[in-house]
Amino acid sequence: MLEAGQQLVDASQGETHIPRQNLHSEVLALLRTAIMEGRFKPKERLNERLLCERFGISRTPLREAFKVLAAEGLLTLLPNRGVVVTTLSIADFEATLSVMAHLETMIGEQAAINSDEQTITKIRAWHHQMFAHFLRQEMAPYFELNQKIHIGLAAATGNAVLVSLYASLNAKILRYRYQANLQPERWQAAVEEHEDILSALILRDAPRLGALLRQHLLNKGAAIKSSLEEG
Amino acid sequence: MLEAGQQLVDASQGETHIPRQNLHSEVLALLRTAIMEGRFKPKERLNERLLCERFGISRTPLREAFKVLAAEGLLTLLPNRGVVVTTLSIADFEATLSVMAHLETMIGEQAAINSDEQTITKIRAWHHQMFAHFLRQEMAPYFELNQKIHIGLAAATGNAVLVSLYASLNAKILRYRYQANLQPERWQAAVEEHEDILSALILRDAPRLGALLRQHLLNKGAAIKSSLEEG
DNA sequence: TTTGTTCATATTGCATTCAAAATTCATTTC
DNA sequence: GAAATGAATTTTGAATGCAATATGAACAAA
Repeated sequence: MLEAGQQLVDASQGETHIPRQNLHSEVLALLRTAIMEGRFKPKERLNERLLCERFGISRTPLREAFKVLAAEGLLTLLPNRGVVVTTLSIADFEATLSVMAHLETMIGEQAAINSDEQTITKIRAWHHQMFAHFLRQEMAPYFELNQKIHIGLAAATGNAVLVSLYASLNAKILRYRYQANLQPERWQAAVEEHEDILSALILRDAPRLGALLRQHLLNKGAAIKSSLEEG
Repeated sequence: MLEAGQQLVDASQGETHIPRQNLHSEVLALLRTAIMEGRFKPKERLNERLLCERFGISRTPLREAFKVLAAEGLLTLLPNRGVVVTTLSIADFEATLSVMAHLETMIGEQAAINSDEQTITKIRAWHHQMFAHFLRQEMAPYFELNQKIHIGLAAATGNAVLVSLYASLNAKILRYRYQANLQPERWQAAVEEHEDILSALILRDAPRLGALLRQHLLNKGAAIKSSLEEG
């Protein structure tokens, strides 16, 4: 069964209604996370009936979620033959990486300029927490904080469109990371890159932060790609 | 009523299935175009029952299309109260424009390098057709060719992700152009910008094409914004 | 006039039903 | 034994039905 009532009221906007979530969006979020975390693997077929039983819902909201995830590029609809988790071709993967590299540059340059002090403090705190998890070699919480930092940097630009675009593209490639096993030396290097990123943010060095984020992404992408080609 | 049988068989790929489109995606495309062309205006509420009758379909595929368009940012779902055409705040508009400016730069730089000769020939032909429509002050076909050129340039990069992202962001702001009445002097200027764009493409001057496309977009955005603020 | 209450109507969210298509599998044919 | 055929089953796509929610009109009280 789906847990109701976990949605919090977002009172940030004055006129907004109380966000009584509907089933469709809850299932959507659930599936999106499952795909991103690799619990549904690329090429895997999703069975409507089984998922309906699992979630305790009918086919209608599930199918609505399928359509949205297909539009996001996480699922592929096969007419009359169901849905499968989208498989990125190498070309797709590289195309996505190439666009993201530009977005990362944009994020770095604008975050360095537009971040307020509290945001920087927050990101610094996340960084140190993440570092602690690295020292203890705790992969899952490390990933989680890593994500927080990157989304936090995107948010620090103050550009909501940039955030959602970044998150959406990130989802498409990030799920491959759960398949790719992170090599120890790459992990070490990533942490060092994060040290530089943090210091560029604190110094508000816009060109440098942009370049660092860009390179960090490209390195991560290369690591995932090589790991996938081996596996 | 929906016209059946207007979908053509795309036999370009050997193994592909016959694309017997399902209702949901036909309605989706139909609605998307209608919103983009401003036939549904921002803030306008879409009535399920009326649209069902108009299209001669049931609520299920229509609602699926609604969900996808909401994910694309063209519609806004009001829980239990239906859907309305999304209204971009000034902040949203500028955020979108800012991201698109970066994408345009990327498109220009990569299209200059990656275009093949046929593509350049094709874009040149579109340009001259478009120019003819400008001389005759034929707005609608001018817009259509203008769109073709911009999407064509994005496609010339060879990056499919970039194309779809560009198209999606473009949809969000382009629909305001149908509200904004194009000023004669802006139209004149836009055509001149297109002359420069074409020549930079032919010369394969990557930095210049990137800069020109970027500035062209920003000019277009500024024109739409000022026109909206007046209206 | 404004504010509050009640009830009828319309609309939405989800479940269910029905028909069309694909898949499976036993059977036949070569 | 492999390929081909066709009926039974499963799965999908779309329509319909039903309960919950929102809207709006009518009316009463301040």
